[in-house]
Amino acid sequence: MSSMIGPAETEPSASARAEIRRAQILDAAAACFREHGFHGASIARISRASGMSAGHIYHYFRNKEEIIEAIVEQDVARILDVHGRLRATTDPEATTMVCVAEAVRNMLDPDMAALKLEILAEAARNARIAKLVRAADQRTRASLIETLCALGKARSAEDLDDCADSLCAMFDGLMTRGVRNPDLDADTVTRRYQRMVKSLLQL
Amino acid sequence: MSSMIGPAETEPSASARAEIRRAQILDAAAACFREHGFHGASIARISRASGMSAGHIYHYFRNKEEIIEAIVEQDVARILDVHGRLRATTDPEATTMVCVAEAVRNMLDPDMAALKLEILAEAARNARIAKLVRAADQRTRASLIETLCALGKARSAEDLDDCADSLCAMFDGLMTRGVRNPDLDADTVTRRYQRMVKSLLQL
DNA sequence: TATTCTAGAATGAACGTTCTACCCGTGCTA
DNA sequence: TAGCACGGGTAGAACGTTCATTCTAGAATA
Repeated sequence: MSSMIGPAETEPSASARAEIRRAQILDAAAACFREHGFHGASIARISRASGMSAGHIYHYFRNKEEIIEAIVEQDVARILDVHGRLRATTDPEATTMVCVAEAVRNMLDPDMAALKLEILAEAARNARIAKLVRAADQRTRASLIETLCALGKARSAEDLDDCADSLCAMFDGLMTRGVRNPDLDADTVTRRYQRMVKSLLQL
Repeated sequence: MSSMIGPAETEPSASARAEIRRAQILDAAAACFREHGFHGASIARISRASGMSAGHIYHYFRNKEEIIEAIVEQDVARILDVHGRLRATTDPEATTMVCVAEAVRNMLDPDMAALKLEILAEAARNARIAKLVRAADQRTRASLIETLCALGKARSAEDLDDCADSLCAMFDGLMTRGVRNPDLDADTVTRRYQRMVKSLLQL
């Protein structure tokens, strides 16, 4: 990775510095996107929120679109990480129930929902974002099916497809339900989803 | 309603004219919103698409936000209309299956999905839009539960809630699945959803 | 001293909105 | 019936603001 010859301290600190700056921008940008949407969030606003000048942001990102892509990528990475942890368990049923509860909480979180919906809406009209989202879906879906195989009883490929699609739809749908009805009781929903997942997985 | 005294011909034609103009703007705006999002669609673009001047749009809508609200309202009215038709059937099972097929096709339509996602994303950050969306959800959900009562076997209120929420989530989730995976086969999905709805309704 | 980091002004385009003026059908006046 | 004043529908220029992006130059660091 490191292409420069140099003292063991300066180079990493310099790149670490850059990494921190980048993260600063992405955090601020995510907050602005949540609040105003991709197009409503101006570079000026992001610069104010990140505590650096507008011009400086262009040292780390070529343009606004690149910031959007980085935010989407971040979100994708987070999902894949959760799937990885789920697959590494030794107690399938218990871990699954914990994961379901966590996922429900996540999907009902207004901030999370706002950002995810913004990403999906952008994907529906921006080919570059759509490509990222679709690549992510393929990976998460493959990972989910693998997880289903590991956790549940043996079943046909078609059955697994059904199961995976149903799960995906139910959790994505939960996100929109949270927006449509903020009075939804998280505990009731969690129990309902745990019941449903148990039945789908034949646990 | 009509406060003016006048020949029976001039007044209605004037208001009809205005209605046509309004519809022209709303159609153009919906297309622009789909393509560019609420904030990406400028008044200039909407005026070009609707074939009238930018300034003239302000004779029919106070500002851009009011256009957005009208579009949301239109979409809401369309949903309530579908529900109404479903409730008026005399052959529950057959009509339900037809409606499911239609709903699946609708949710997988990229244009429809783009607009609905845009609305949901805006609702997640704009209190006025959220209010419209939530009022619509309450009405559609009440109508859905009433429909479930009419169609299926007798069941508890809690059970009906579960059922309605599951249905809503599955169909909203289908919309996002269409965005995430455009290769989804509509017929396979339709069959899966018909199976699922049958089982949920205990038909 | 040389290089990298950083702020902030500058740029030109695009934004939402308002303003001005014209067109044209209608009804009043003579 | 001829001429005229009126008013709504309409286009387009104009306004001030904000946008994304680039440029310039100073500050910090090595």
